[in-house]
Amino acid sequence: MNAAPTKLAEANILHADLDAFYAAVEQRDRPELRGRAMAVGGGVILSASYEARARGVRTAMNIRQAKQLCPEIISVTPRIDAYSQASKEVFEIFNDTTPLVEPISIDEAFLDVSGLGRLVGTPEVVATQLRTRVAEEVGLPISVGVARTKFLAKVASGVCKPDGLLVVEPEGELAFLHPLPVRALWGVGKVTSEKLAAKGITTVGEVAAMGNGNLESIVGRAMGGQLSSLAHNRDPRRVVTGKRRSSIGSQRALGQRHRTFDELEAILLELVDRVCKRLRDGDRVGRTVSLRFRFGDFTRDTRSHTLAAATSSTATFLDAARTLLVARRDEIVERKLTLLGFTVANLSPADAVQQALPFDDRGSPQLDQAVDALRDRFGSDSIGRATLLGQSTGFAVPMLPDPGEPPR
DNA sequence: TCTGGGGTCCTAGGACCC
DNA sequence: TCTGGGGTCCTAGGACCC
Repeated sequence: MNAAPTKLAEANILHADLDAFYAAVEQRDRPELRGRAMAVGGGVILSASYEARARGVRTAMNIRQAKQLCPEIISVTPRIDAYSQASKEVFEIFNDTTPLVEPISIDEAFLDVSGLGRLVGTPEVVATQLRTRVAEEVGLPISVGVARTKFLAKVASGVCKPDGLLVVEPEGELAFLHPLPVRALWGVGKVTSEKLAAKGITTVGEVAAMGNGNLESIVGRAMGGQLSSLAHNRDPRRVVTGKRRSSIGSQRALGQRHRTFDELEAILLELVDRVCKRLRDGDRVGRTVSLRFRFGDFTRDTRSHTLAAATSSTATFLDAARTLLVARRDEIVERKLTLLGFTVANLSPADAVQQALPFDDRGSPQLDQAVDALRDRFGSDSIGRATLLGQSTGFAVPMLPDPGEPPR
């Protein structure tokens, strides 16, 4: 232990992040894929093994492109259930390590391990044990960054990937942070990094050296304040448990072929149905519906509407969503819609709004239950279900395209 | 690089209220 | 009649993250 002039708090926030998660699950379950360049995804790559990444293959890349870079690449169909199960097992280990776990996504979380010192050991020891357990009990590689702040812990896990562990000691924080490219800062993507580059700013250290006024004039007030704080490693956010999603949505890429408006309505119905089922399964209700559009020229657009009160009724949401869709009918046909998304936001727990509502919720809980039961029994997509729903709402449902057809 | 699907947060203007 | 300042909600859109 060094006798530092000022004793800094210990680095005790962990950022744990599974490596190439979907691809790693496949390599675990199919030994013939180990050590090979492989990727998970149908038309587009969701996750690529490190062997494939070494050849330049990236997430969101088209499979054809990937094959040009790496002709021997093996692509496998996603098995979302297997990934959910693996995630559950990993989070059980997280929760077993400390009660202070903040999930970020299916494959990463923050853990606050302060106070475990006497019981288990230093954060480094805790992190090492965590990595060993995930490897032995779930069979997956995981990288862990350890630091005093969330931001730095996350940067650290990114730097030590794959299958690494990196502790950023309090004394070495700025020396670690300042040489990194601005993209390392949370909230800096393509647009912001280009704006900064235009002013000659490319590293975190250069951001830290800038005056606040100057920074804000480039990236805006809120972003400026945030970037300045992060660049000086000021990040007071604590690890928070029990957070809930604030919106639930579903979307569908439509491909290049022409879609009739009837087809779009049918797809919208499926999206609404899927989202509402998830809403009800989570015992939640929502008030704001929005539709997301993407057109042939890749411009995007949204339209939203807020109901007088929250609901989880498929028919009510379908009504609102259809109204938004119909309002843009001509434009949608003309500009060639390539993606349709439906999201419900403004969520609250279902039991918070059981009073009689002074608005016309024309949904039927009985119907919703019946439809959910069918779905649980027969799987996620069925024409019969859609037809049933259509009849009950008086909304004529055209024949749906075969949902089982794999994307080409 | 010719493009998936799930999300979060921020901004700005308008409506409305006090 | 003209007018200030502050707050909240809603909508649309942009950027970003995994």
